[in-house]
Amino acid sequence: MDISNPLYRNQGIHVVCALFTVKDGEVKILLAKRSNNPYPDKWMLPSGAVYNNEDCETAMKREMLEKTGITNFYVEQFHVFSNPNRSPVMRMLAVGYIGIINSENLKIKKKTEKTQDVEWFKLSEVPEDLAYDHHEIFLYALKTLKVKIIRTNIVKALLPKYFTLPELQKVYEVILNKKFDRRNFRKKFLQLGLIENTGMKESNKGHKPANLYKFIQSKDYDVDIF
Amino acid sequence: MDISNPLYRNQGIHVVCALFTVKDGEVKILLAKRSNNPYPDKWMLPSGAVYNNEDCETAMKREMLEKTGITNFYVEQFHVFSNPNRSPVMRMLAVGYIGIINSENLKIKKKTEKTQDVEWFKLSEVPEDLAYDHHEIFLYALKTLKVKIIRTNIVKALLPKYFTLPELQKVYEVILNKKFDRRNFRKKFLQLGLIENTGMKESNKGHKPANLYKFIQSKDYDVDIF
DNA sequence: TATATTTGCGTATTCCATACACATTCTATT
DNA sequence: AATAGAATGTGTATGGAATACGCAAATATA
Repeated sequence: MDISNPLYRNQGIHVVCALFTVKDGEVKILLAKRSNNPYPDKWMLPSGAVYNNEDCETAMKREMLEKTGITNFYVEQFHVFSNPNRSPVMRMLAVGYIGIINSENLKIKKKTEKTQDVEWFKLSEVPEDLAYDHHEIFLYALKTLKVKIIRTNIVKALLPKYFTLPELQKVYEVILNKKFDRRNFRKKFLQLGLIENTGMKESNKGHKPANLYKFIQSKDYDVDIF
Repeated sequence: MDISNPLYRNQGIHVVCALFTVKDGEVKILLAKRSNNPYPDKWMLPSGAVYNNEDCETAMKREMLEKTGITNFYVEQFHVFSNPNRSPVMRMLAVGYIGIINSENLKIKKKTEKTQDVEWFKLSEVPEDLAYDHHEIFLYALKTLKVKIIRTNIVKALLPKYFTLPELQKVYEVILNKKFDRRNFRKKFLQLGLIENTGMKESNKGHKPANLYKFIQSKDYDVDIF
């Protein structure tokens, strides 16, 4: 690469993260509200520039920590967005990540130097005028999440340590926007051998309590299951 | 992004393509032999730097045309390689693409300014000392190809216009390195409704001629089939 | 104690994956 | 011309998974 060629100048590398969780029986995504130019006061996916001494995943986790205070979440690269005009400032490539975390005991930092707020949004309430091309990135991430939750075991990253089968089913239903038969869902998931009954039960539900299950430790995320 | 921050300096964006084909009943991948530093005389995946006025896919197709003369192939992004030390020259991110083409009537350019040769390699004969981290990229691309050929319809891009069911089966067998039962493979693939019998037959094979099939035009690539 | 609600378990049926037998159609050989 | 060799195309039997749906059990609340 001839570094003196002006065609190679001013290229920036960004990382951007679509972090999903399940909260109050709904799938939600984390957005941050910008303070500065460009797109002041617009919501965006947490994102930032990559330093030249770190790889993209490291940069993304650093940005997430700096901008939202969130750490220790499951993450997977899903697509690169490289339209040369995607940023009005300069040519800025974005490496997109899907993040997944369970919302139990999760605190987020609300305000930083560059952001004035950080919030979980229902998927149906994500603003269409996100900064940059982030709405397009959000849609692509959601599409990828749908495939992943069918084909792999990432649902493990969405759930708390103990959960009931109806709760597990609800996660599938809200992400895929589709109903399943209770009895068949149970049969199918149990025979996968990914979860085990803890013997404990939920309580105070006003009906027959469901058993609490947990994922079997040894089984990894991102294992093909369907 | 504060462009004066030295942490953001000297970042290059590369694209790299693992182009697969089926030739002589074998899966092959296209490699180019380098002329210049770094890695003189080493084989590499076709790759090159992205101009700041084009997106990555455009850059990749331009590089493929310049370095190999190949155009009009199916392509899909699969992973970004961002280890800061992956190039000895400077920090250079690589956006990886899988390319797929059928080798019928395919000519390749053998020599360019930067490459002294371009060749199809059997997967078992790809040198382990490819330039940069290209061997790692090759392995990742192959793994992705295996998933894609099971889950989607990309096999369409590997085959010529007319093909027999045994030929189709052979493609699956060489890519997945696994044998299938003729009769069950036929039954399964036909019921997918992706291909149709042309009524024509192959000839001069020394045995009962197989019917020639073609893909139904309207069905796209990258459709989930299994 | 009765009721509403939801969980957990069971069964019947249909569809798909797999295993394997046999007939067909071509080329090559004698 | 007859036959052998080789691979294709068709069919069938079986086991397991997906789907549809009936019913009993357990809890909070009235």
